[in-house]
Amino acid sequence: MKIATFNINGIKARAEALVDWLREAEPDVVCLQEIKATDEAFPHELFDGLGYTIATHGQKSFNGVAILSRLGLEDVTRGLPGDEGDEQARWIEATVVGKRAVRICGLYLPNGNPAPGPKYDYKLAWMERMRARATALLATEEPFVLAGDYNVIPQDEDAAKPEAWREDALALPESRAAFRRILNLGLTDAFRARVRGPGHYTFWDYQAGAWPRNNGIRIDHLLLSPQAADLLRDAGIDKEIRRREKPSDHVPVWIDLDA
DNA sequence: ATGGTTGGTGTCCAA
Repeated sequence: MKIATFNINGIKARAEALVDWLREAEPDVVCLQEIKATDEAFPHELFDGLGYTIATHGQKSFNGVAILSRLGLEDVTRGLPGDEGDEQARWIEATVVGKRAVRICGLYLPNGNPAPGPKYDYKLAWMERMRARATALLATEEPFVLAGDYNVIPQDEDAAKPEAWREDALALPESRAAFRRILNLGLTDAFRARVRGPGHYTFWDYQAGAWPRNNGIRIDHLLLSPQAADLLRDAGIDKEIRRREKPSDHVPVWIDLDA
């Protein structure tokens, strides 16, 4: 089962590029972030004939997540538990059944800038709610995947210029500690289980020639439950699509599970 | 320190 995460930065602006990538990469499951569209505005018709079932949790203008699956979607739920007043569309779950059933959680973790401030407080509180949800899922002892844009640079080796991110919400010690608290529940960073060392990025800013300078950061992650980690066969980053016309500022990250 | 770019349905905000 090939599972990918891709911050698409606007589904309406990127639908054609997404279809091209789906045809090439042939993922079974894709978690999308920043669709920047309501459920009604998602261009389902552009994906007809590709064989994907689509579940969205959209919002006008900002945020918005979706899951695409060519193995079907069961028990879809929307929203991260823990704050009934939270209006931001950043979390969606579904179960996908291949050889095994895998619970897929697609997430768009808050950016948190500027820090300190209310946006940073929201980010840290959201991460604590995510930790609680992961804890509940671990109790099921079933395979699950937390896939998305985490807006966290886990370590200095995950940035081309770590010093440029010192004061940024993506790399502040509290952000890294909150990420580690989730990881330390017993989850596995799938990419890091397969590839070690610096120089592996998933995001390059549109500004200041970040892409031609390879000034990137690794902020899109797939965390695996112990039962999912046992099934991990491979992981990778589809870096090359960043050089295409009108790309997203993120690229897809994928895993292959024996499931 | 600053500036640079993109998408949305915007006369600026979020990233």
